[in-house]
Amino acid sequence: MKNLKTNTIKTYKKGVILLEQGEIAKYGYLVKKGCLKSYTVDIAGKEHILQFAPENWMISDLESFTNQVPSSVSIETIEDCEIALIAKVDFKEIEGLEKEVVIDMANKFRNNLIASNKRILGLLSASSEQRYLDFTETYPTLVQRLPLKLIAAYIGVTPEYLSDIRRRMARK
Amino acid sequence: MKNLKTNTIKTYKKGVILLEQGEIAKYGYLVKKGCLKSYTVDIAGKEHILQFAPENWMISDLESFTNQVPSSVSIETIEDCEIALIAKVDFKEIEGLEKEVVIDMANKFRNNLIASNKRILGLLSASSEQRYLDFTETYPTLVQRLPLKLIAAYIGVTPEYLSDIRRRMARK
DNA sequence: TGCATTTCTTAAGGTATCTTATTTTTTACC
DNA sequence: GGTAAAAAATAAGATACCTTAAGAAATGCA
Repeated sequence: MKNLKTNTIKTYKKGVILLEQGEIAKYGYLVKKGCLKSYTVDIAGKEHILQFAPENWMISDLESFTNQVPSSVSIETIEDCEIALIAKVDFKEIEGLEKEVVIDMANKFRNNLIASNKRILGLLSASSEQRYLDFTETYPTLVQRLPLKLIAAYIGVTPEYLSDIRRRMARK
Repeated sequence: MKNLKTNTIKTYKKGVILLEQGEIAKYGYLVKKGCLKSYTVDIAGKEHILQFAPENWMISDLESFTNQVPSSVSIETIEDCEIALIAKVDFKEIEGLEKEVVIDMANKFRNNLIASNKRILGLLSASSEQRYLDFTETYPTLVQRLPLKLIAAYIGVTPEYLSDIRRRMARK
């Protein structure tokens, strides 16, 4: 997003938790290098991934970042990373921002919303094999780059089952 | 949304399709009375519901409405309705809108995005019984008002299975 | 280079959810 | 108010996906 205050770029090793579920998000994270994930862990200890953020993506817990409520996701580096921290926006002060900034935000939210709604329809209507195919088409570079188990946690199957899916697909 | 051009209120019987999957959305629909749904129908003929829009909700295919691309959902009345039609916005002209309108849009997109992301995490992590419980808590009035099979199409189970879920819950 | 750790694969058995079919209940309408 | 149509309930059998467990492969690191 243009014109949001950004601080210095920070470097993190793989596996560092930048935001913990339940905390208030102090920053948004703009990925310069590497990749982040936002995710929850359920009572059974299983991880479910809401979003991946490779280079040039911005990630945060939107509700926590803008409304100062507890975050519903954790955010963690899944590769060594360089990250630009973006200062928290209090949305009650959105009127004070420049019009151009607000337009950028509206466009970004809108595009994200369109993408999220497509994902919902996919989860409702597509088989897990189809969801995996959709993932490979939508994020071809991430398929190469990410471990199978993270992709499984994103499309909503167990790693074992995704392994089966891949094997069955290879047979054809 | 404030300050968007709205035309006259129109009346529709239950079961009328206002927007067909594949068409370009000419309008947004602001529900004054009744309820709409946005949905897709898969190759097997099964319906999957993205959104319900009861009184005071606005519904459309956002991407089609703003970018003039084919709609990925259909929109249909599920009760007799009174609807305010909202003229199409070309998002390339967002700069021409008043700042206050842009702020309203940003806030609306943002709130919708937060809700959609919560739904994604629910679909990834919760059992269908839990998703049904969440639905009853989030939309208590809709549970009374909507037929079971539409709720089933929203939470992602067959009507037969939702019927089972209700029976099992009643036994306790 | 080698060992430890993590990731991936494979397979067997289990469970949640679906499919199909039938019956009952509710709703719409002449 | 009665009948047709739609919705919901019920049940049996099928299947997609999960769980557990074990071994193989890949990765990280001393």
